[in-house]
Amino acid sequence: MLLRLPSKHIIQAFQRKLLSWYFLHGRKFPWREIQLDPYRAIIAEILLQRTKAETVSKVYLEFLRKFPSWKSIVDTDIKQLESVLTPLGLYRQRARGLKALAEKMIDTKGILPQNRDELMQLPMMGQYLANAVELVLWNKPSPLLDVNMARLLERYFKKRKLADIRHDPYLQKLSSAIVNTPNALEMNWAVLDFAALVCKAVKPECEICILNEDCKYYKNSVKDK
DNA sequence: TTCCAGCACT
DNA sequence: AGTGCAGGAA
Repeated sequence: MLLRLPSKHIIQAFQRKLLSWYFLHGRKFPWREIQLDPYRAIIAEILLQRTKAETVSKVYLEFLRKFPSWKSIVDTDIKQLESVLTPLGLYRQRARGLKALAEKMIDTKGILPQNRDELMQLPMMGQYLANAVELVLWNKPSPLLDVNMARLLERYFKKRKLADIRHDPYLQKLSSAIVNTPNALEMNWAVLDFAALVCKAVKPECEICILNEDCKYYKNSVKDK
């Protein structure tokens, strides 16, 4: 399978523009303020699944106040867990999953498996969350490859072949190349924020977009007029 | 009505 | 590969 990535020059220009945008317009969230411990980092990512970051920011600190540790989740009634999660949606699945994950974590005395394959055996631990653990806790340049990052990359470069982001080798490779920088954490946040605020799913702000002159999606939209 | 820092189950 | 989950905002 031939997978040709964009040239180093193209990727560097893309990274530079996004980072300079990020330092002016990037979003601030509680889970970005400090170096998080594994518990807080994983909780943040689970709350963020299929949920707008702005919505999560209203609940995140309250969740940590009520459930400050894996143990507190094991000890609580699932209904208590659900009631905190209700404003976010997906609350039954998340409550059940968090319970299962917390029980595993207590089994291992709070120690995460140190390799990716074992990590992904944990409840709720899919490809996205495993990447987040690598990025945030293990300092690896892994991509937070979600619908936002996928949308931006697909518009700017080219569309994926497979329906599922997680199984598309092109998006995997491309996103890894994009965030493979000394400051992978900020590079990831830059992509996510830019995709959420400018390269939006509905009504993208192409006219003010700093990437538009090289963007395949924008060029096509102009051509269509 | 669509969309959102996905995952588990079929 | 397809689908359910789910409340809230645009």
